[in-house]
Amino acid sequence: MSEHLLAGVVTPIARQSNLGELTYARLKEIIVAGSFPPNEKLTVRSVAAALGVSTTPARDAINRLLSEGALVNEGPKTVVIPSLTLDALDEVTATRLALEGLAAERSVLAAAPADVTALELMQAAINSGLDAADYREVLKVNREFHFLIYRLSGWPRLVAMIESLWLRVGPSLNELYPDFAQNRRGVSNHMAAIDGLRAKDGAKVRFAMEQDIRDGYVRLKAMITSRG
Amino acid sequence: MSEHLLAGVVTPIARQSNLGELTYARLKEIIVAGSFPPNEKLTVRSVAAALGVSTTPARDAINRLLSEGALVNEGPKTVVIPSLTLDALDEVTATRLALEGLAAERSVLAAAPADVTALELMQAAINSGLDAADYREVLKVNREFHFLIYRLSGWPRLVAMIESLWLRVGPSLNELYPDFAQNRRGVSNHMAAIDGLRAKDGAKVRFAMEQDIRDGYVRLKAMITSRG
DNA sequence: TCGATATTTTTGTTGCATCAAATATCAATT
DNA sequence: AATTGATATTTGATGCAACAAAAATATCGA
Repeated sequence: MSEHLLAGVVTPIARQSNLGELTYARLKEIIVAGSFPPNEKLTVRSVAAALGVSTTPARDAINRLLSEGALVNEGPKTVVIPSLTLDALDEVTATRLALEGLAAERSVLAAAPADVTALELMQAAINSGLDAADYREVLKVNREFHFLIYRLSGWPRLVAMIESLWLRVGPSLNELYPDFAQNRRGVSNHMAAIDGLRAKDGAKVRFAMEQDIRDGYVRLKAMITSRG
Repeated sequence: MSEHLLAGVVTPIARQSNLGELTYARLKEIIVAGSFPPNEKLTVRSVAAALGVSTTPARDAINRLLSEGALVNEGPKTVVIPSLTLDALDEVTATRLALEGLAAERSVLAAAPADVTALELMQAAINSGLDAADYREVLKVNREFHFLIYRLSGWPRLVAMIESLWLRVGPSLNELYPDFAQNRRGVSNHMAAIDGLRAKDGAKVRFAMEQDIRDGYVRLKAMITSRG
């Protein structure tokens, strides 16, 4: 029977094509890319018009982002991208340390040589991006680097939770990056993570990723403090 | 002005009056209470009919639970309450240890004597419930006990994430409880947490809550393994 | 010019009809 | 009896209109 032939060969289901989901993904992209003026008001109808869908999927997407904390209600009918306060940064950072540390530590259990190679390629792309001062690209590949490691944990819900945390710092990270690029602290953290992964040393990977988070924290904190 | 008198006394906004939110809350209750036959199929229209609302709020509620992982898509048009697999239990437990440990440790920063008193009252209620074999009540107060501590962290998004984790173990915890009640291991963990909170010893509170989670894990694992 | 009030516009929510797709049902054939 | 295939039913997604509430704007009085 064909089931036997196909078993383990074909990907299981991978069904996920509804407009609400798509709208959510696009909005998410826009938010993490910092393409939205901070404190700009979002309305169901404006999102619907901008993305060419009706109000229903737009409302779905906004509500979902709202429930994740990536958007907040400022008034009863006013949703905005929240500006990161110092307290919110502290909360997100502590949570990130806990969850990303956990995922990083576990990543060595499933890490294959191909994963290490992929990470090395990504790091090369990050270095090129830094040389070319292409922050957009650096930010994008940096994100891929982190999440490749986190996905190795094999725990998809954990990864989803981490994603929702990145959604909260994403806009601010973007503001920060021209400065961040000056100083290449992140590079050594990433190299340490790769080393740890190659040696299947979970504690080392965890520490490297935690250090990366802490370095980012210091910069974000300085930015928030300075802008008052 | 009355604002000054009320500042810090009254809950901040408490704006939460839309049918979708309400439907979400009710469904959530039903799920954690284990009142739903496991693997029962949920449909938008059946939820709408059961709760006396139209399809829109019902769909909102189901989608939100879906995005939190409290419900899962089994087929393209089939959502069910997921039965906890061993791997899912491992994931939720590791995440709970990380997040609830964090919240517990931080709880001492804001803990007031009144909070300690409230926890002692709750523990008394738990003991009575155990004596009376009123598992429903024990489960409810146990939940309140944990979340009173977690809310003391002062980090609402962290608490929200923890809530979504409880939503995933809730149904199984319910199945478990008659057995759990035999053995009162949980009581000593709670007492240790109260002691730690009184002494403002964050590490002690963290350890006590972690131990409580681990004790529950052992029981849940045994149940899952036995039912195969 | 400024502040309060009235008016207009915009907004989220809700319910519902429609449609394509998925599921369930059942008969027919092997 | 089991499996296939056709048919009927159920389902989620989507768009849209109506409504009440909120926000924006205009108006007016001092």
